[in-house]
Amino acid sequence: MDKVTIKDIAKVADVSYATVSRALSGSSEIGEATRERILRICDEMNYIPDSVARSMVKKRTNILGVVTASINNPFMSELIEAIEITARENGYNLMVCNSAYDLELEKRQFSLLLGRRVDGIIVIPAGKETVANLSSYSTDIPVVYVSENIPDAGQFFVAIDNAAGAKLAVSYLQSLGHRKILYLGRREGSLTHRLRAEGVVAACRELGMEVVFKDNDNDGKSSMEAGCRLAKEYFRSPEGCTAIFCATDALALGAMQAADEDGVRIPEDISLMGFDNISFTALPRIGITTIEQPQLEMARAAFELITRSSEEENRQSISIEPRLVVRTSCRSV
Amino acid sequence: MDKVTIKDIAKVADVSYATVSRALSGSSEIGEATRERILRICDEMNYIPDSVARSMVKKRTNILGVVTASINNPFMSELIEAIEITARENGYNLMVCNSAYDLELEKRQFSLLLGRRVDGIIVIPAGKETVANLSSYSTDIPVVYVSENIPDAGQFFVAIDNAAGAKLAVSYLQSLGHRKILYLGRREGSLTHRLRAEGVVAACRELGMEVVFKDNDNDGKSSMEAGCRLAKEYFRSPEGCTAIFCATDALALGAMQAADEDGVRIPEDISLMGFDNISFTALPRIGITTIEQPQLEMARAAFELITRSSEEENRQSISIEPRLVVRTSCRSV
DNA sequence: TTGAAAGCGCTAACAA
DNA sequence: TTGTTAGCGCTTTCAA
Repeated sequence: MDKVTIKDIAKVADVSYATVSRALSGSSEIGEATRERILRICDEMNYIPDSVARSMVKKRTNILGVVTASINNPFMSELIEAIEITARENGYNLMVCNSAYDLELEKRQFSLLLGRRVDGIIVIPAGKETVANLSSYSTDIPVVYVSENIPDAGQFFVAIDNAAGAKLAVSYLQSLGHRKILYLGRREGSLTHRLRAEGVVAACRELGMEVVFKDNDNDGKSSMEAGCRLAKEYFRSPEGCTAIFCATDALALGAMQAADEDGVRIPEDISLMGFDNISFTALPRIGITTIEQPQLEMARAAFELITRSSEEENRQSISIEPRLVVRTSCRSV
Repeated sequence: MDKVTIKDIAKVADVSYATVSRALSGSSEIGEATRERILRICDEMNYIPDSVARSMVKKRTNILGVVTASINNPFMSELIEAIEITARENGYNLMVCNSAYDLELEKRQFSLLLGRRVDGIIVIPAGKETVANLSSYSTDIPVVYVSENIPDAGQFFVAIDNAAGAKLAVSYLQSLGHRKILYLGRREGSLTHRLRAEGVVAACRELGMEVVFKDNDNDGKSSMEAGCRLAKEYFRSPEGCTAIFCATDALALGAMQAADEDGVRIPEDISLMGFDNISFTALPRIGITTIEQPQLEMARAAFELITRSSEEENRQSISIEPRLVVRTSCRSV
């Protein structure tokens, strides 16, 4: 039993196969009676149009490619889910490729997507070289970079306003009476992190607060392990901070572990804040106050950028407003 | 500047475009010299073969469809990542569709993938009606159901041996000296859950242990909220159990929250186990001992089933062995 | 070893 | 309103 095609339908309906195509595409150039008859026959014969063939002639696939540094990372999987929702609402499917934080693999995946003739590619970057790497491919397929390691210019990107997020956090701590805070996990490697750190410095200056730094020299990622190590280092020679603001939630989770192991109570002895609002932070026993990156908004912005890209001559970016999520890891002093 | 096609290459190389195709496909029916020359030209002209056109004639897309109940759910996102890895290793890309636990949407997504002419579909079911719903589509595309709500027969599926997992947990608790345990969250709705519950009953009988049940009548999901509610009900009228074994990690997380709120200490007052080994359970302050479903193994099994499906006449299933993951939520009594 | 040509299933002019 | 036909970019016979 072979797949039923448009020609089989045409034969049964006794029309040309162009007419079947018209019935299916909702064209107006067709009689109401024939349309209904054809549609009924399609239904009876379980006909499902071949999107490969359709893509071939229409030169669009209605597929969006996603190259992500991880599928499993909670922040990213939430973002991917948001992208899938947005794509689906607009008649697109998602082809999801994992770069596993590997720049070479990222290039391969990107190139593969190009060959698939996807209508656009959303990249959640594997590293700070990502943009340079991928923008060297000459292609007319629109590309947008989301969330991290954002380039200076020349490409589409969407990210939250990291400086504003930092300020949100610092202001909140200030309102709680904190005057001296530790900013944990500053890292030079990524622009995102630099913007956050700069935001902290600016906000502290503006609000008359003191900030001390515990940098993450490790060029690895902002992992829980790094957070734990850094926090322990601080606990060993504390400088009187009443709150720790971590560059990411993963670091905050690690700092929380360090505190537990070193007998430092949160929030009684020290307040703790993260950044990202990954789902982990909402768990019982964790309850970390943090700055949310609204993934659905980011997904919509990325989609807009991709589908409207032809309209805009000059490449541009979209900045998303972060949001404070208060839980139980901070107290007033 | 238009996309460069096989014809452009042919023109430059001054050969027929069939020859270019042969050079690219690694055919043996071509001179070594011409092949190298053509490949070099392809490289110079940044030629990327059009997989849509290729799929059109080869009648395979090298795309695997995934219909999942959630992208964001930690267990599923880990499973999807594992599927992506397996697929990539074998030259496939993934088209990921979210059913959002919605059976109607699940059907639509499935049908869409059929139209996309994917080479196989992996379904992480949205509910117990999933298999009945989807197997009504007549198609020659192989389908495999993974992980939950498994049918009785007639379809490919891969799942862990839930009864064995239950036994693993019960034996572990027994070895710790527990003699009476609470099984929290039994649910009639899903076969997976029924198998787990039956496994618990069998293991307890075998090991001479007593088990009391706290069922999840709620036909909703095995959520943290349900776990919290159920555990609180139990705490209100305890029956002397020294350990709680939850049907899923999500329930266990909820039970942990309930314990915290009711002043019940874990593991001092009562031991706690989960099932699934979602990443949450490994977090500091959580540390729930649980039964792991090895996602990579499951992904490989699903892939095998799909790609070998033509070889096997009779549909079959693969059962994966679960594994005990010991953390800090249980103590010996 | 290479070229010519048919055709994959569909859409979109152009004709009728 | 409907039919005819020319492709879309590629692979794969069949000839040369």
